[in-house]
Formats: sequence, structure tokens, C-alpha cells
Amino acid sequence: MRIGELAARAGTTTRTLRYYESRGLLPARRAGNGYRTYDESDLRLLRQIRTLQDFGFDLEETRPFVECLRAGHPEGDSCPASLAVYRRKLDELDSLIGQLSGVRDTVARQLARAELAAEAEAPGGPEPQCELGGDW
Amino acid sequence: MRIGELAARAGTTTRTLRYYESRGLLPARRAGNGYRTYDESDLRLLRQIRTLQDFGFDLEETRPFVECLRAGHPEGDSCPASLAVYRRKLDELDSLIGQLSGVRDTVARQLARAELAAEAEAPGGPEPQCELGGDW
DNA sequence: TGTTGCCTTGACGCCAGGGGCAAGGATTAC
DNA sequence: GTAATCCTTGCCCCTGGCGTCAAGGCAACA
Repeated sequence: MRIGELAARAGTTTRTLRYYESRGLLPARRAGNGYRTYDESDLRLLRQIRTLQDFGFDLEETRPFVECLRAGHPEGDSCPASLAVYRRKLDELDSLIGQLSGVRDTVARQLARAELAAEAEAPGGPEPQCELGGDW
Repeated sequence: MRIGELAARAGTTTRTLRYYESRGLLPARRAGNGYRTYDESDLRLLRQIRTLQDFGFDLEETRPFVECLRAGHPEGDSCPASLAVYRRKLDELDSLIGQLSGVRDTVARQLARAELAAEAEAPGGPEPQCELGGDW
């Protein structure tokens, strides 16, 4: 199959496939006319890449999975290098989520404080909000 | 005060201050010789920007806070536009944290599954890990 | 008078992951 | 025959927030 068909079947673009090839991630055979040629196994590699990318893995992090599949393993994560990437990613995610949660709480506190200050500055203002019900 | 001093006092660089100016975020007066001139209130604006940047706000999101201070309000978040940014950021953070948590759990499951498969494939292998204790 | 040291503008680089276009060759359909 | 698709390579563009020169001007101190 040629590049357009592979791209269509994987739900991506030819530009992306050429980019992966330029990174050495998904090299293609060439037909006599210079056209890139792919087979079903390439589709499998490509799907592995896209799945991990959807998880937020960057391209380099998908490399061990791709090489694992190319080496004949049944799954991209059947190799130690892939497991190492999983573990590192898990740590990264935990750290990032922790950080973001901290920021989230800080922002929430700032918001609450600023809202209180605004309400104090505009007493009996335009937003009584929830007291004693509205007109419904 | 000139640009180098302001940068030093805010813990940032002159390049950064010129960049902010190019974005219209922190314009400077000019001395007769063309040098940028700042005062204490600029330092305050700059600190507001840096604080929000540290929270992961991008530059444009800091603009309402800066304008609020410049308008004479005691705090950068004393204005409705700033509160709106807080709320939007809070939503973004919640959404992002939720997404990342989902990915985290997926990766964790994949890792556990792949580790089990690897162990099944190498029975009595090199990592008995926690059963019946080691040599200690 | 030189030599630092700060200042000015302008311009390119960088990171990822491609988008988009140009100029041309190959193939296929009618 | 020729028009419509496909394919090729190569090149510049984009985002954010600056870093890093480069070439030159201004100020202060010895």
C-alpha cells in the first residue's frame, strides 16, 4: 500500500508519515518509481504510535514500543524498554497531576478571596445569588 | 530605575522585560538617552505577571490582572475580568487534571498487564520480588 | 583616553509536530 | 491524448516564551 492509503487507514496524514520517517521511526520500502510502500505490519506500528501519542507520549517515547513490535514481539509493551517508558511516564504523570492540583487549589483560594473582597466592596450589590430563593 | 535593575529585582531577565513590552504588557517610559525607565509600580505589575506565570497562566491571561493594577485597584484580581480568568483557569485545570488522571490510570493498567505478561513469559525468572523474602 | 558595563534594536534559534505550498514525475481513468 | 489524482523532495510557517548573538550608543571611572 502507498502512503496515502496508509495515512487514510490510520486516520492521519501523509505529511505526518513523512515526518515519522524523517525521525527514523517508520521507514518505508520504496517501489521502483520511488513511491513509499507499506504493508499491514506498518499499519500496526503506526497504530501503536498514534495510540501512545494520544496518551501524550512524545514521539521519542514511542520508539521502544515500535522497535519491540518490529522485533517480532506480540505487543509493543512486551519489552523491558517499553515498560521503563511506562514507569517513567507514570511518575511524570503523578508529579504533574500533583503540581496541577496544587495550583488548582491555590487558584481556587485566590478566587474565593477575591470574590469575597469584591462583595464586601459592593455591599447589597447585584448578586445576592442564593439567599431566600428567587422568583422560581 | 533601568531595565537591568528591574529585571534583577524581579528575578528575571532584560530579554523577558523587552518581550513583555513588545507584547504591550509592560510598556516603559524612556529617558532622554533612549533608555527604558521604570518605577516601583512597574515592579509591582511585573511581580503580578511572574506570579501568574508561575501558576501556568500564559501571558495573555495575565493582562487583565496587570490592567486592573494599572487602573489603581489594590490587587490585580480586584476586577471582574481577572475573576473571569480565574474561573476559566479553574475549569481548565479541572478538565486537564481529569484527563491526565484518566491517562494515568490507563497507563497504570497497561503497565500492570504488561508486567504480568512478561512474568508469565519468563517463569521463575530474575525477579521474584516479594515472595517469601530474599536473603536479608 | 581607554576600558568596562550597561543600554539600544534587530534577527535568528529552539522545542514538537506537523501544515501548506511549489515544482515536477507517475499512474490511472475516460 | 489529456485531465485528474496520486506521489516525490524541499522549503518556509506556526505556537510560547524567551535565549543568544551582533553591531553599535551612552555613561562612569581610572
